[in-house]
Amino acid sequence: MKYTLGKEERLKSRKLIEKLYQEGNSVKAFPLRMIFLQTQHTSNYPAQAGVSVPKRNFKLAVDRNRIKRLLRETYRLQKHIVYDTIDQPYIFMISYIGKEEWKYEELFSKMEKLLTLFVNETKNTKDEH
RNA sequence: AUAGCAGACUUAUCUUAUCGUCCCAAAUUUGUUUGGGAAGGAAAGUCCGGACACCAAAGAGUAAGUAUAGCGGAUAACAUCCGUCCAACGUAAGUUGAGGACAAGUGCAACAGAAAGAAUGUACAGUUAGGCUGUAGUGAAACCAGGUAAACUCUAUACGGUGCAAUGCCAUGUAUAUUAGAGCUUGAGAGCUACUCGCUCGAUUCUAAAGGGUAGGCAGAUAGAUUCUAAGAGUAAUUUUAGAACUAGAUAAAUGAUAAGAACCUUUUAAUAAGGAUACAGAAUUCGGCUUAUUAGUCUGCUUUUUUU
Repeated sequence: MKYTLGKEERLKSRKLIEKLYQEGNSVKAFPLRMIFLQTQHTSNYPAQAGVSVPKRNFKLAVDRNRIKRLLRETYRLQKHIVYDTIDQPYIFMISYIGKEEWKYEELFSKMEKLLTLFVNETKNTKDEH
């Protein structure tokens, strides 16, 4: 497994994002929230992911960029948690719902928790079927 | 030395290692590999002025509206910049200035005063039918060419509108709003503020063709009123010539993360050790300005006061 995060693995389609917000489910691990949806997307990777930071909580573009970069970095290093378990294509959007910037180490562990939560969630739904 | 004024510039922490992002080029076994490049002085506010694009050939005139306002110059253009005169402030270096017109009209004006303009008082004097004239008194100003235009207004000059989500092409492709041709109608009306002119389209029918919306992709879109150096012109803004350089192009939006070390400041010491600070802030078609935010520091010119020669 390579720790890369190229264009193909990022969620870029406007239509997919709209669909995600309308139909997706979510899991939370403060200060992070992940919305996910099992659907066909535009690449061959198991999943496409995007990050978002609301303008309401961070007024300056510099702060928003900084947090988005941290989120991308933590996702990049731990995406194997998800890739190893899912067998259907998924799309996610990871939102930052905190109001202050957290440190990298803390975000790293929170991201791990979030992705684990997601994996458990998908397992449960599969069992129900 | 002290206090101060003006201007210019530098850094916007750096290096290495590991893991990553975007663009370009080359190679390629199409998996990738190698090399090169990757935020700012304000990228910001979107406040002015352009380039460029479309809107009817974006054409003419008038009105309205907006902006500017000593004089001269620079510029693609400007509300910017330079020079200079005047006024105010400052001991000075300098700073600031919405600095055209109140002899067209209208409005406004504290206190004092009878009255600040549809007023004519009081006292005295002159002359008298009423009344008129002069002087005194208030005030900056009393019928007059007073003041005021960051008051209306007038004068001069400039300005059509909308903005790259412009606009063009490709792909996908459903209602008939589209286009072309022909006929009918000779004109309701429409065409990016109002009116006039000019121009174009134009109700409904038939035939043929292709397609709106939808940001899905490509172009627009990164080499330009560009940057640097030298010489010349000019008090200067600026400009001419020659040489050299290529300097981000993302689009749910790249330029990052971690670790170690160096550098900066403070304290301490024989080496050193400990602690601290690291601002404002992130390109989005593009250029010239303005305004606002802000860290550390360097340099140049000048002024005042004091001391010494």
